Formats: sequence, C-alpha cells, structure tokens
Amino acid sequence: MTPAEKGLYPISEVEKRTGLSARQIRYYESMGLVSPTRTNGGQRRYSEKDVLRLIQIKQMKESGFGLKSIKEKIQVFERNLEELSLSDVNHDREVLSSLFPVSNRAVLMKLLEKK
DNA sequence: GTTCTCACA
DNA sequence: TGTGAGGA
Repeated sequence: MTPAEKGLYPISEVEKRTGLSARQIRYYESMGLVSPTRTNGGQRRYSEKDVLRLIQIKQMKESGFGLKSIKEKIQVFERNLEELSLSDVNHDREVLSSLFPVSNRAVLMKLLEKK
C-alpha cells in the first residue's frame, strides 16, 4: 500500500480485514451503516473507522442481532459518539458500554481510545 | 486485473 | 446473499 493511500482501503482489503463479502459490505452501505469515500473513478475507499464499524456489525450479526437491530444500534452509537466530543468522557463511556454486548466491548473501547 | 451497478430461474 | 452481465 502506497503512503498516500494510508488509511484508505479498497473493498478487496476490507473483505480480508472484516471477513465479510464485498456484496455484504456494499449492502450495508446501502443501509447507511458505513460511508466510504469515492475515488474519481467511483471506487469505494474505506477508512479505518469504516473497517472497525464493519467489524462491529459482523460481531453483532454473530451475536444474533438482525440487520434491523444493528442499524438501530449503529445510529444510537453515532449519536452518542457526537456527544462524546462535547461532554464528560467517563459518563459517555458508561452509556456506550451499556449499549453493546460483552463481545463487542473490546472494539468499542478501541474506538473510544482513538477519540 | 479490479471494482461498479443492476438484476435474477 | 450469491452470482453473472456489461461498463468504466
């Protein structure tokens, strides 16, 4: 991967890193679960955040959640993530942690630490 | 060669 | 969700 493209992955890379099929990745995008940027040629470029989010989605799916539930969780997560930059961090950590099952805590904390 | 969209025996 | 067609 060239230096200029660091942090931006083509769908083939995301497939490897998430274990999801390109079909699924594109489908989730249609549901508003991820928002990859596009190259001039129209190809998707996923950020580190997108990859992490897709991994969360995969884990939730494995935890038995339907895509409908996952979409709701993601939206709640997004809303709280915005508030995170404006309010008390420790309080939000508790709120966010309560929104995810134990299996997703690790990913969640990783996201929060990057903030 | 890779990815994109659309559509479906 | 997969897969093939037809383009870029």
